[in-house]
Amino acid sequence: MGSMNSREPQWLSEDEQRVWRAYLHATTLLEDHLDRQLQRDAKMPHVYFGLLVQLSEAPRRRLRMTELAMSAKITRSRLSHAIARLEKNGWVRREDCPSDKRGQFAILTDEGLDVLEKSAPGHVSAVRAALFERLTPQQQKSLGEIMMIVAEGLQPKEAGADLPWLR
Amino acid sequence: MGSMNSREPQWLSEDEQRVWRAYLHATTLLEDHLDRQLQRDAKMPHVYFGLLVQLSEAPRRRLRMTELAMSAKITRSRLSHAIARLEKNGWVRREDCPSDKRGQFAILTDEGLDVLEKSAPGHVSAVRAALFERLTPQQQKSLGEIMMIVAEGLQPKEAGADLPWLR
DNA sequence: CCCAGCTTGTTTAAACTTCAAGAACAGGGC
DNA sequence: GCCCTGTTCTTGAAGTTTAAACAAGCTGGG
Repeated sequence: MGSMNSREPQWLSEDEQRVWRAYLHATTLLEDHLDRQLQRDAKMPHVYFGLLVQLSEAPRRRLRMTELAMSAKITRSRLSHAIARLEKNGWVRREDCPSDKRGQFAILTDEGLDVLEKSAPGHVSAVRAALFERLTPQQQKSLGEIMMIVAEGLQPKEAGADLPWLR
Repeated sequence: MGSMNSREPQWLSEDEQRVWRAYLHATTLLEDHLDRQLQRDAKMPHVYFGLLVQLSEAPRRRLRMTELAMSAKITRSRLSHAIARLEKNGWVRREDCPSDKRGQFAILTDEGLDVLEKSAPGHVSAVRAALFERLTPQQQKSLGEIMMIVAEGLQPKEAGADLPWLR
């Protein structure tokens, strides 16, 4: 697409550039697509939906704020605001942690579970249609491997698991 | 990770689920990582940086607002706000389109090009370190193919190119 | 020509995210 | 106990994004 003119800043190789741009296009288009789909069908952005999913899978449908933030890969601050909003919708409620007075549980309410169950099929269809149905099984496998490698490399350090020199 | 309890909403298969979660984790971690890197080194979010890149590659370092919005995969509204901010920084300026009085060009200024050239190497390194250096050549190729397929499927329809039944 | 309908780009307000700061508690050493 | 440091979570303000509405210019059929 771009002409390789001489004032252009140092950049990736031709091949890498193609891959990188395809990545950027695909990921932004997909994120936007899912955000709109969920905003329309479930009245919340994709990230918020993910929070409800995590909670629905946790024992007793509850998680500590920090746990939830980490598994959703967002900051605690962002989570605080998000839970405040979901609480206002009646889909989540908070409860104090008995063993640590600083702690808070975010708990999925029955209404929240309801919304989740009603919107999940549509969301799953959207994910399938945009992603899985377009890829061969081999490509799906490949994508999984690649994304695990990338995620692992960016993970904020985990309980000394990556400090073998410490043992 | 989650226990497969019966109140769980309809979802993807085990394998698909692993792929999908890896995808979500990797893409959000990478986007956050690059956003922070660029916010620190270039005083702008990743998307804004992408706009400067596009402009730098366009003839005469200028693009019509709509063209730029489309190639960056963002809405015109979002672009208006973004360009307003970049203009305030002195990195972009606007100019009227002579042939269409509604039109506006966004033009990369010398200062903008400067910022771009100064921050590009660091950004490229970050992309390499997080993505390319972790993948085999085969995986890079695979990723490119997959992302092109996904992007194509979500592209807001393009000049009848995908309406073969119309010919 | 004329005007309905489309395109271009902006604007407003509300929603969301980030950043920095801070309140409250926990845990350990003295 | 008492301090020190680190953790947990929230807050407020500033910045960004979205959605809807709008002004203005273009365009083509009648």
